[in-house]
Amino acid sequence: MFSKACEYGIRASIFIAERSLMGMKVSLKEVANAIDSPEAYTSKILQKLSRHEIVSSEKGPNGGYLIGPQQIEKVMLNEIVFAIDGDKVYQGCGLGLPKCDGAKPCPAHHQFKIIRDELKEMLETTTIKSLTLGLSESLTFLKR
Amino acid sequence: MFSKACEYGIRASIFIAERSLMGMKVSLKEVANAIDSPEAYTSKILQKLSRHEIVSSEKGPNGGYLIGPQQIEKVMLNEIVFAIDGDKVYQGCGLGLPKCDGAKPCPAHHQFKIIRDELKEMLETTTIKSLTLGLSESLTFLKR
DNA sequence: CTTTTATCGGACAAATTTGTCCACTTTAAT
DNA sequence: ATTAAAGTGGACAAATTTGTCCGATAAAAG
Repeated sequence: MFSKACEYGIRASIFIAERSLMGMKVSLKEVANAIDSPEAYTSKILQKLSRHEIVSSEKGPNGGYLIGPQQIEKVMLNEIVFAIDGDKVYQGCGLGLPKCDGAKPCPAHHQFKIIRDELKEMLETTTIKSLTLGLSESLTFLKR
Repeated sequence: MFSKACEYGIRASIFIAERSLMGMKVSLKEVANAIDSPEAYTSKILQKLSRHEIVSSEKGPNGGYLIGPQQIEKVMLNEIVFAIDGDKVYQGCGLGLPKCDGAKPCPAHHQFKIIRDELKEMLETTTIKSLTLGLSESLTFLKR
């Protein structure tokens, strides 16, 4: 569904969000360990999220990543997906046609549109913050 | 959503099905041209579909690909997806965890499950044959 | 039975994605 | 000021996916 980079990005964001809600910053190492991802690769992904102003980063000793109080209320899943995978999730044709829309659809356009619209709706209405709730109660997990 | 190979596979199957309904066989070249895909790569994909008995192939002069009369009524989208991409579409975790289920879910498990279940339902109930209808009426297209 | 036309399948090549390494910059603490 | 601890970013490497080539195989037609 998403690229691996995007999956890491979402997991990382959820972890950072959870800690940020507790008033904590987290280091790259902590993130990579928490979500079980390669450290250097995760670094690249966090840089992207940082440039898109989804997470904030601080250099130097006691530096690390965080999501600010205003941001944490606003950041939706779709922003992370867009920052890393771009808009292909939304506009891409289910059968891979370079262009495909209601005016000149692929044979499965209608069927896929229903699914895609729901995916879009879900990504646009799900906050990162909401996904941290189960985490802190140990009802959900970021690695396994 | 699917691999490119899988997209080619679905497009090819729909094209072959349409022609088969008209009592025709089609050559590799015709398939590749109809769905605008690389010929040799398409060949690999058709071989997979052939081994999975989704399409039939005939060698020699006047050979080509077809979907038999019984098969054409039965073949569902999900069989093609499974033949090429395996079951990762169904069982894969939305956040990329190696394992993720109701007992130990990722933070977005519930949200993704809804989408995934619908995708699964759609793939399992959509016949290739049904997708050829719009094609023959030029309401839908396999390349663009 | 030979030739021609088609798919089959293995080896190879290119492109993309994923992952690693390391020198650089920033910043806090001493 | 110096040092140490962090993220930054560019170059490189590995793995996977996508795509190509070509000889082998099968079958129909002359």
